[in-house]
Amino acid sequence: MSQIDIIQHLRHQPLFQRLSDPQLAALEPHVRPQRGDKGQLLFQRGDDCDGMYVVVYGKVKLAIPSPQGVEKVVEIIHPGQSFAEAVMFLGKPYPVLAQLLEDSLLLHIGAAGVFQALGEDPGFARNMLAGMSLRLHGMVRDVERYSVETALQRVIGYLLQQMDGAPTGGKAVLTLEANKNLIASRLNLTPETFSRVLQQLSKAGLVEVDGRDIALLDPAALADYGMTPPA
Amino acid sequence: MSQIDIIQHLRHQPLFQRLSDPQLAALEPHVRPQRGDKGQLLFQRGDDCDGMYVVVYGKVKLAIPSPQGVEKVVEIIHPGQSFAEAVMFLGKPYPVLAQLLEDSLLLHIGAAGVFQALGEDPGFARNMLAGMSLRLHGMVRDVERYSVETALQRVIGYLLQQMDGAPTGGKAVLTLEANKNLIASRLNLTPETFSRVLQQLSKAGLVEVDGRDIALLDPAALADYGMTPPA
DNA sequence: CGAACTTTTGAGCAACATCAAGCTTGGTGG
DNA sequence: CCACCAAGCTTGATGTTGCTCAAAAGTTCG
Repeated sequence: MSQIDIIQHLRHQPLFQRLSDPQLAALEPHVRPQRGDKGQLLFQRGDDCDGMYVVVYGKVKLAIPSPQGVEKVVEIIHPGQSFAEAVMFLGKPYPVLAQLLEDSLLLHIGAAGVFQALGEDPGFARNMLAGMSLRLHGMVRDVERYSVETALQRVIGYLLQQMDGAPTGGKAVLTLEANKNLIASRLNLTPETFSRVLQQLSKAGLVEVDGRDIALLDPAALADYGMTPPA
Repeated sequence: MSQIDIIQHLRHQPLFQRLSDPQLAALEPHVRPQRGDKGQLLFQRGDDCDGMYVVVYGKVKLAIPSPQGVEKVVEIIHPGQSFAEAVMFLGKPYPVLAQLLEDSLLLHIGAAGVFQALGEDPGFARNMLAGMSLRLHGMVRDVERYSVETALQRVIGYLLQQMDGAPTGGKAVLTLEANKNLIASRLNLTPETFSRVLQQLSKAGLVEVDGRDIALLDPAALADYGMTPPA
């Protein structure tokens, strides 16, 4: 793995796009590529943290281990996204665990490198702030979901959200980003409840479920459903 | 309200402490002081956003209005803290509403001013990143609370957290930052449940409740309690 | 083909919410 | 100084959502 590779990868990450060539070169010594297989634990809750990660390819799960062994999925990180920035800034131990959902390639960027880049390029700071803002908003929505929405509403909200980006006028098809157990956890549901809700939507003629593929037959009606107690 | 006042206030906010005098002067035209009375709505969910706020004195509640009129308190902002930075960065409408819990003085900083300061001072960027990191961590903990902890554990966790900063070896006394209805909402509980849990802790001899003042008689034992189903 | 995992289905239950009164508390005015 | 009112808080009785436990039916993959 030569230096060229790292810089090439960095250049293609949204976070680093605006850095100049010299700035990238200066960052490079702080970057460590890290390949891993599906299932590998990147870090545990409580581990110390000395940098942040960017996903080049693959998927990473961030989750909170619960005392009873069951864990709660907080977020699923996709390629181009980063994580652990906040922990790095605070110098606290990780509040979550990170595990690879697929064989993946990550870049680990040491804290020193990040601070250096921040000092050199205001655009980088803005990118990081934008990224954290996005994540913060996601968390606010999660909190909202968990606290004011019912199971039915959470599932509907998730489906509609996943559909975004494919504005097929009438119907839309999507594929779950992970297995149903994980999605259920993400929505703070048991797999049993998730299954039942999907079936309910299916019987109502709003969706068609085929394994991980889900067709939303009428997004508008779907959005309504669940808002109105049977009336 | 003269220019001097604004700059003096800014200088005392953690977020702006590191800005130089000329930088503060440059920021000043983008800053608008805003005084308001208890109960005043600063903005509603869905309003457009063109800057961030800093609390000089008073308290602000951020909450999600629920369809049925009940609202869910997301956060309570204290003096020295800021809010709406993330929304400003994303240029989205507010996902929450903001209401003054007391007569307050706020500073509203226009987006242009913030971006300017970011470009001029890396320290400012770092301060903002640190602030957002902190908020993000708070949200992660909230998500954790709502999803894996029981009502009892949430209350205990809240009490212990509020106690931080007063490391009185054995016991500690704290005053709730708002009325019990608000705290209950913050913990995603009904006021009834909150009341019952406090009473349970009281009967167990772990706390003493006197209106908004709560004495933690044995923080260590309190932390244990609720971890272990009666056994 | 069989082992391991994932998903579905069913029955019972627990935690917490809801609904409905009482009971304090604090501020206001007679 | 006390009566009064409204808001905040507590208490009890009842209800419902989604979880737990158990097991069967699909899937995946070597």
